[in-house]
Amino acid sequence: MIKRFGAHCTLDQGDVALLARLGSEPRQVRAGDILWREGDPAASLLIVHAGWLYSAKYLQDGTRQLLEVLISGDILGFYGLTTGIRCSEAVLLTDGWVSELPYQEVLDLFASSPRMTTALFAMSNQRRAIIAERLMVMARRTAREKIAHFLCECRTRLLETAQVSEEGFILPLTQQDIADALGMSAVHVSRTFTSLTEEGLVQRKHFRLVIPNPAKLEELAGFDKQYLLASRKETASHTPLPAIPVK
Amino acid sequence: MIKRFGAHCTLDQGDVALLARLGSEPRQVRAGDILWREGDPAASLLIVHAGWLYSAKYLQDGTRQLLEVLISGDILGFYGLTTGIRCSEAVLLTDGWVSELPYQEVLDLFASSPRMTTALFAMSNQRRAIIAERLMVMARRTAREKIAHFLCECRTRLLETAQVSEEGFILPLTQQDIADALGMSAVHVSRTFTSLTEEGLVQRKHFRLVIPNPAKLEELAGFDKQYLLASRKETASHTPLPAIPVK
DNA sequence: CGTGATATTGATTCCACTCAATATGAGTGG
DNA sequence: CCACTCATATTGAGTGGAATCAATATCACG
Repeated sequence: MIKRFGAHCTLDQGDVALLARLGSEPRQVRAGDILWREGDPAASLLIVHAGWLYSAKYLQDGTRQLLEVLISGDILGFYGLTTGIRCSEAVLLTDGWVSELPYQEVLDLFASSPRMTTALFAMSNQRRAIIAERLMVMARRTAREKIAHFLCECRTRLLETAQVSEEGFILPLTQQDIADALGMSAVHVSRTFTSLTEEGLVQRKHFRLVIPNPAKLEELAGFDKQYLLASRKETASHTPLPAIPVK
Repeated sequence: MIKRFGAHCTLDQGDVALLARLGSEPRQVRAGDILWREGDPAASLLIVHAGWLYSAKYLQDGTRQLLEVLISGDILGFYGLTTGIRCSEAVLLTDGWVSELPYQEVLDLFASSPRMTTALFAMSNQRRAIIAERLMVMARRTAREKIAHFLCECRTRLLETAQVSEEGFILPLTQQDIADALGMSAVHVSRTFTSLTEEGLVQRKHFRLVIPNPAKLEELAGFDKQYLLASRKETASHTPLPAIPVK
């Protein structure tokens, strides 16, 4: 967690002490748990310590759109902070651990720590950038490129936060989930995976994904990880972050 | 401007005084002016006092994606605040007036006014919601629905800020612009307008748009203006409802 | 009155959808 | 241990919405 904040701003000792006190004790959650639904009243940010989850909205006809896929280190629920309402459903893809940061504490943070405020803004910005990038991919790319891009994004984000071996990772999404994220039919997701597999670009067995040659897949996807950039780098670089145990 | 902030939070006298001092003198800009390009260094928020503009990114193949269409009262450049870099191009669609709010002043605002900080966060959230809504529309809707939705959104935003007669408004976007915003071909935008016009849902002559029966168009579009909601409407007392996992 | 930007219309192609059937495999209980 | 079930994935056939290519049409403006 603290590591994640550190990626977004320069923290001093006071900030670190502040962070350590923030939020509730993490609690365990299970795959399939629904943290909240669209329209629910919102009272806190949710910090993901472990596990995967997604946020989604539903159209009138019942089809589902996955908006974001979130992993360890991500923070969820920015939207409710200013509206008091959840704008989308949040569902666990795997078991995990989460804690809550009441909005009141966030507001206190605004008052007490401009640096932390900036860090929260940076996270919000980064997530906006991810959605904007998805928009571009969905608007103009083929099915192959969509899927390739999605996989590259997952891989890159995992590499930056958790530790993923270069040799593959668990992607706990069904083909239907991926279809709902990318605006495709599940059938076509299957066909596309088959096609990518035949060309040796990916391997997918159950939920284990291997990307033999990431550079090649990124080229196909037109993937440039620039947009995942956390924040300005010159400030971050001279940050001798104290090694604080991560929850 | 102040009215716009007011939509996002409760301001007291001090805040209003603060706002009045903020930012540079507005300057005039012309249709076609490029305020910045993707990758440019960023040093300030941009406040739109009058005029239309869009932000866009380009894919490798040169195709353009319009990310946002911005009108009087909107604020631009949140992304650069935390990255120091512009994430997209910003181009004027019409003549207009804009002023700048240096990032340093924004950071000062973070330190001095939690309320204003929250208001900025709310604006950022609202814009994220617009992009997310666009994502959903692009993922799952037909061309007719995409265009109908886009028009409903423009109309609603115009009604909320500027004063637009119910009898129509100027939409200063070419069909190519609309195509680039919605991930369609310009040809198909034309066909779709023709189709919508034949059914009496819209009229478009040059850049003047008339929506004879907004409710009907909104029904076709599946448009629910909820997502354009600025922020909590003072109704929200504190209901600290803990999000309990549901199986 | 030409010129360039914008828009319309026709013909054709193709990517991805739908419907439908089948396969694969994990988990469960008799 | 096998049979059953349910979730997930694959494959085939046929369709259709939107893209592309290409040829005008319209109109504002100098």
